Amino acid sequence: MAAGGEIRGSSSVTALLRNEKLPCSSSEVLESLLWIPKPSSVLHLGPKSLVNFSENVNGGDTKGTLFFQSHDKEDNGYADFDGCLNPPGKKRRLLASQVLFLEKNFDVENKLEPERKLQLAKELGLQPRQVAIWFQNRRARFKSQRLEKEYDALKANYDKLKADYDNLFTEKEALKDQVLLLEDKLLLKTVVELEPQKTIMDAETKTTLSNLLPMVVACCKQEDASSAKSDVFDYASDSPHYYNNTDGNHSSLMEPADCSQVSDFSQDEEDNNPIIRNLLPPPPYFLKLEEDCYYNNDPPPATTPINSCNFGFSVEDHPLWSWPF
DNA sequence: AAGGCGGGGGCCATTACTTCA
DNA sequence: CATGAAGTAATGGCCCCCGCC
Repeated sequence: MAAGGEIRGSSSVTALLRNEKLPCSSSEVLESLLWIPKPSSVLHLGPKSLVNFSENVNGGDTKGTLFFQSHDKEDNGYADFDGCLNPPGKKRRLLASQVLFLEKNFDVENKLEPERKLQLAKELGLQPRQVAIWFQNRRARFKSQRLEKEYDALKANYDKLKADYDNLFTEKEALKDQVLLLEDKLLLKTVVELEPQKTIMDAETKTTLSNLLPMVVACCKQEDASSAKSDVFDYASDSPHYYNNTDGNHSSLMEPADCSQVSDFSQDEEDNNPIIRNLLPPPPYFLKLEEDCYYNNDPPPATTPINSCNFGFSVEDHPLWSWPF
């Protein structure tokens, strides 16, 4: 058999096992490939090797191996068996049947004891050195395949964890948006509650107060967060529009005072809904706001009405806050 | 008993060769 | 027909173990 008649080793075995078309049409090789080792042939068949090649390949023919019967004639292992092999010194590929036999032995035990190596070499008509090299290379391939499988498993695990993280992150962002929306609604309700306590509030005063309210709520929230340290309000630090001063200190106007009727949420709602409960600022701040508004120690400017409540901020500083009613 | 030495085997990186598209 | 890629047999170096002296 010419060199071109040989088929590739392990890849051919893989193709055989997958019932793929083999890259060789040599009748001799195909004949050898027709041999399918019986499961019972594995183990305990040969005196030394774990899988008996002669019995499997030649149906128990004791004359020797199918391809290397004349091996004894030339101990270099590269004898010209009816022209099937390459000349000595040239690297040649193992036949598919030999590779199959070696694979079966490798599946049983991937290490090669000296006696087993000699037995395999004898049955396959190969040099013991060739059998050892084949096992060594096969172990290397096995290791690389194992590493590849482990890498795939780790990557799949990583991808799953990353997907979970992304989902959680998206959910967190959605909850943040929901909290912001609820807070805006709360601001509106708070302002509604404030108005009946004013005796007189002209349009300018309303505008000024509305501009200040975000800062007031933010300060209340900060006060609350400093005591509760709740992660729910982490977004406050990310929402600079709620703060007028950049150093995070809330206004000195924020002093506790009595304001038990700020919210129009029922007490049950506040108690049962953690979001609402956390969103609601401590009640005292708003009345104190009123007090500071109307009883400021500093005399009001001449241009400022005695009942105004601009807190020293100009209207232009808060142009984006719209009075809700 | 301790140490040097040589042989054998495994692992690893690399080379050389073959086969195929 | 030439060529590059892929697969694999084979080589060489290094290390470890073991038996012998």
